[in-house]
Amino acid sequence: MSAKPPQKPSKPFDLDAFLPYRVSVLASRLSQGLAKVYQDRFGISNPEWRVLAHLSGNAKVSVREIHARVAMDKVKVSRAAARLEACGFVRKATHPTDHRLVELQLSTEGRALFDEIAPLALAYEKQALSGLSPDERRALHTLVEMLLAAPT
Amino acid sequence: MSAKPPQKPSKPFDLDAFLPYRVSVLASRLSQGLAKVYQDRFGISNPEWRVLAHLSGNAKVSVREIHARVAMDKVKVSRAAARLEACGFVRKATHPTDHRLVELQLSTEGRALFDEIAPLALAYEKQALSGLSPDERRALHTLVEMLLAAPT
DNA sequence: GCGTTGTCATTTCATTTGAAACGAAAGTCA
DNA sequence: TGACTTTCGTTTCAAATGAAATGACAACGC
Repeated sequence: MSAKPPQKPSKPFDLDAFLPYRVSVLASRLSQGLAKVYQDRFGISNPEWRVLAHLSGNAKVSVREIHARVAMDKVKVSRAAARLEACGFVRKATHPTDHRLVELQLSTEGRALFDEIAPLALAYEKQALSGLSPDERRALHTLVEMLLAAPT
Repeated sequence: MSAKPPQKPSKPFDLDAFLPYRVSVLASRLSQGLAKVYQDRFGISNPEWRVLAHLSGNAKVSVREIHARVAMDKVKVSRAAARLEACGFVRKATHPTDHRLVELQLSTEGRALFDEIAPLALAYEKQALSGLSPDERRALHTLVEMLLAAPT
């Protein structure tokens, strides 16, 4: 009697050891910490920050390109660009030959803004990584790279 | 002549090498991939999934506790719990002595649901990690742990 | 006891989000 | 050329989000 039912005792699920959850929590933390750098001081949101960062290295970029390149919804990019333009940080023009496309470009003020934020952002990253040795940092970089390169 | 201006040439900012961005992209990917497991098939959202996961290991839990424990806004927890209750997956009661508190608990159906989803979630995690060797997985785990343990 | 303060969960409300619809502009094919 | 399909960016609209207000209760001080 009392034969064990065929249920899997299924070792209890540990959310804290679950990769998607862990990475999500870490990402939130980092995003929030980074936001402190640019949100209050410069009135910039996260989507805006990403657009700035991408434009800083690539002039004359279309919304589509940022969308593909920067892992953001194209609506988000469009809105971020609109806000940045309203603030005078970005200039928007129509592509000379293909009139569907938009050419985004940092304005002088936008460049100045970014040059001010970027060192702070890098400092934040450095601080976040301060508990890791150089070897560990390299390892982390490589591992994240591998995960990002994975199929889906 | 042509003395270099004192401007920092400031090596161009590379978003793709920037930790907060990388981790954010990775987190989105993992969350989205995982969502495919429970969203369509079970009609569960991410906040709901997290509440289920936490309840699966801890009976009689308050909203506050989940909020603190699971890195989610307490409003989010409250709403996820409400939905889960409406679906019959969670039972909600008032704490016997402290009437401010809520006691959340998986119903039989909720337990069954979770027991069905959990293996799929773990399989997804396994697949996501399939490109890494056991050593690399351990290293990743440790590194994420260290970053999460960092001050802020 | 009774007023004050603090805590918990929910509700409210303004903002953010993204899927789908849209208009404009190319591209394609006959 | 002229219908068609496709692509790009924006707008629309409904859902998700979270800060602040609310209401219910508990804990403390006196």
